[in-house]
Amino acid sequence: MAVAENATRPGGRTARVRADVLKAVEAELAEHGYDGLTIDGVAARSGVHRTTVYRRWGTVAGLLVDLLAAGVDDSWAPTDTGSLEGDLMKLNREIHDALAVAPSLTVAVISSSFRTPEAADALRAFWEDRYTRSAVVVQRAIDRGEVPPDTDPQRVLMTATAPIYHQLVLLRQPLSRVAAEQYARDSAAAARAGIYGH
Amino acid sequence: MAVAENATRPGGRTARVRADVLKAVEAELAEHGYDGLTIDGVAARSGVHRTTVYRRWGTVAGLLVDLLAAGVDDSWAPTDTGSLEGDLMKLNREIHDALAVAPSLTVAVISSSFRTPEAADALRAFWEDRYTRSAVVVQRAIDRGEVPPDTDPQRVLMTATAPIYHQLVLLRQPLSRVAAEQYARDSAAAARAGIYGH
DNA sequence: CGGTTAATGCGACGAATGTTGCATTAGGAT
DNA sequence: ATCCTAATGCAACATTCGTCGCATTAACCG
Repeated sequence: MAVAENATRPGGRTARVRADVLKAVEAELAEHGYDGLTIDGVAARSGVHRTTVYRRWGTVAGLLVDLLAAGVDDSWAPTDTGSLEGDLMKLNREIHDALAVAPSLTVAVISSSFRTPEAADALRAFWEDRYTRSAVVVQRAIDRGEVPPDTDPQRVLMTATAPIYHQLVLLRQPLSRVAAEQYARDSAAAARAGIYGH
Repeated sequence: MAVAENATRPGGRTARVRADVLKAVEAELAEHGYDGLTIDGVAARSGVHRTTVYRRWGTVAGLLVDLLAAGVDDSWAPTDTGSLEGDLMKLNREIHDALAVAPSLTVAVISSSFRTPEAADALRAFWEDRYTRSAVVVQRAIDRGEVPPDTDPQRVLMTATAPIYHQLVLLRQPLSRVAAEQYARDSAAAARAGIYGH
């Protein structure tokens, strides 16, 4: 996923350059948004030469992919609140916060994923990982006897989380935090009612 | 929404140029996908001069917006199948078909909506219109006594349709037609169970 | 018919965007 | 310390993108 990992010479300067560039990416993103994010701008702000940025990252999408790789938390796991509804609400709050902040790094990465296949792949891998890890909240609910044993985790998670992405990212409608929580509550209630059985 | 409507001289040549250009847009889109869609390419293929395309449409997003405007069906309304589940399944099948075809015009417009505010506005208006019209399927279900009177149409529609967009457009996972139908069934079942009450 | 004029065609231009060859610098190894 | 070389800096170049002024064409109007 990362661009500059496994370099043959990951020494001091290379690491410093990468840090400077990624810091500049974040700053430029905050200042001009994704549309205004340009290689030249990042190079100028970071003090690194244009050519270096082009050679190591290639495109704007590459920069964002690397920024995402540098920031991922490999130890992430969904919180165990003791109930399916609580777990899903926690998940939805996290998603809502990541999307509702302006400018949103997540939305920026989504944007770039429509431009280059590499960014699309990186994002797909990231999401696949997250949704796979998230499935345990449903398994825990099954183990607790909270929902039927044949409950489909995929549908539970999709029903809970997809509306937030859809409204905030695609429809670009405002969506309050409580509305995001409501979708979690609805999904949990439907799961308890046995609607997501096979 | 349209770019070239209400022109002061919507005569033969202007209309012909527009038709040629939009036809070229579709062809280029099918050939190179959205990433490879460029003003110069469209101009070359259509036989219309670069400058003309720049003047009338300005950006790639403008071309797609106009293509969308030329293709919209203003008389669209959700089919009345006699049941909420049937109506939602019909909706989801339409959405699935629009997104699963490659290359998808809908996905192309979504892509461009991340680049320019005009495309974003056009898409938002289009979707607001569609979701507003779609709300009648819930109202009909209420009138039939199929679901509680306080059922929230927004949540019913979002829960049914958002997962399709999420999986096909953002997650870029394959999604079968029957899986899309399943989300409609789930949403209808949850609505009947009174989960989407206020 | 001819006249008017919006729309288009045309070429040239400037700016932004990537690319390439070569010089320089600074990790890392001996 | 010194050498080796990957990484970076640098400048020039090619290409693409978008704009502008002006000539030309062809709808629309009388």
